[in-house]
Amino acid sequence: MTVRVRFAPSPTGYLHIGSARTALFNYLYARSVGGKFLLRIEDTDQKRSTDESLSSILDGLDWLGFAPDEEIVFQSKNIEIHRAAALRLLAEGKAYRDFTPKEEPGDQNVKQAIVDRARRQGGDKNLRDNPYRELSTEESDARAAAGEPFAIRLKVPENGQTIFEDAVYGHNERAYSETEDLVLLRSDGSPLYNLAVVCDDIEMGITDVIRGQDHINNTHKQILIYEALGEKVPNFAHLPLILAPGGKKLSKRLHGEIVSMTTYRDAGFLAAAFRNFLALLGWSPKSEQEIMTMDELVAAFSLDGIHRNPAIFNFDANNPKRWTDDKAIWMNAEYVRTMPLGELLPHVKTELKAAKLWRDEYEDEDREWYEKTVDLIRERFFTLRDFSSQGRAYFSEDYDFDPAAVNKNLKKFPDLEQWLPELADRLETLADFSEQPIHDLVAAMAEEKGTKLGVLMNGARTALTGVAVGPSMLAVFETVGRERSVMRLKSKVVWNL
RNA sequence: GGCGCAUUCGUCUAACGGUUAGGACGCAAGAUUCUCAAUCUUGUAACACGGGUUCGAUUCCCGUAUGCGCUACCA
Repeated sequence: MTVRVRFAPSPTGYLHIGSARTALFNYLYARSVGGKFLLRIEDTDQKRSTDESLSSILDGLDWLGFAPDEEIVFQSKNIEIHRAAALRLLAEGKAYRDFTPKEEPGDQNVKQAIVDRARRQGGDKNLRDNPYRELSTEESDARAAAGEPFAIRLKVPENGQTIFEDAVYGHNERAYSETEDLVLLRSDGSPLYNLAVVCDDIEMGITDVIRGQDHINNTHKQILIYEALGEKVPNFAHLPLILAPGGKKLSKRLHGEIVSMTTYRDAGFLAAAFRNFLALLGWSPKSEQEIMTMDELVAAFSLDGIHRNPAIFNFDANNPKRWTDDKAIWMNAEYVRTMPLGELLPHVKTELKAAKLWRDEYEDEDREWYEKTVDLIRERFFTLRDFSSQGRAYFSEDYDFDPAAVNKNLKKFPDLEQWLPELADRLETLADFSEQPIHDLVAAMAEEKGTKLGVLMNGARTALTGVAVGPSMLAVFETVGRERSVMRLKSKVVWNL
């Protein structure tokens, strides 16, 4: 039987980093066993679901490159199927009508109220003590016919246990007595999550459910529904959670945009790099290779390489240099610097276009220069953003000067205000404007002025590129070109800042 | 409160009874005399604790501690 997995986000927020990893693992698993990767949008919570969130999630998945193999399923379209399933279980006596009036939510935080109630009840609560559980069919039908509102609950058997073998967490079993008679259908007739998931997974022919560890509890409930429905239970694999530094839960409220996938796209990350980073969070290929292409990830992927303990997504909100996980930043830099130039170019083009630095000549008569330049400057870059910020001076006359660089390389040597224009004059008449002759010329001038080569080189660096770091200055001169180099060395702008 | 899960360098992780406990990120030092957040080299740092089992435990068992998850007519 072909493996069919699904990623099932609910459109109530952006694509969370943990969800992205769940999608990745589902995708890798499907690819590694020749199965299908499907996408289902769990949009049954009409109050919280938004189109904005849906498109944000779709954008994120698209960016990461996880295209579903079949059409997207919207859970809200299957409500009639869910309802029919609940009614069928009711007719078969596997579920019952609960006429208990719906409890109105208090002003307290819902989550807190649930915990408090659970604490009060302790472990003594008998989950089968619902007065309507054993109501006769006649009376139940009569009250329903009279218009009395009711929810439909699953009639969980008194004795027995739900058992499943989790591909990650291993053997799992739970006595029925630990599971409540869960509500399948609300009193307004709408289905609840667990029912909807089971029905949809059956409908979609899902063979393997790979999802967050926070669903282990639901798995027991869902198995009960599968069994009541007389359907085959799929395989399960639960994934450890991704936590914030300090072991706390990673949340939007506490950690903001750092948990959103779009943040990384917008910060100039390469999807391939981020995917690679995500794959290593909670999973190990058991080899020492860390930089892996999608094909390599697929080839190495297996469910038993996944851990049971949560991974911490490390970052320091107070340190701009470490705004997100160090390793993610490093990995992105690694990709920017070492991936085949041909694969990087389209991304650089997008970046330059967004910064209004793109010129069509870069793909035409200036193509050679452009590719050489990108290849030269990417050596020290971390993200695609760097091409339009640190690398701006290569593509435009309108670039900024980093104050620290100006102080360190220019203001500290006031003589440079005269020397740099003089250097420009000499460069203007240099017969062969290439690395060796330029080096000889600058070295001779340094000697003549009684200064170090570095003073002239780094002064020129900041005048030409606005920053203090970059490739070898000889390469920079060549790349920026004689005309622009001369102009920038003569410019007084930087001295008047 | 109950049920469940986890615990190897600061972080991501390797190890499936016998290793100087390995790798990566970070950090530190040195090198590179035109810079550096690049590159190269070196270094730094971990088996939560207490009992067992065993000739021998990071590895198996039990307990403690800590952390996390779940606990809804949310998804």
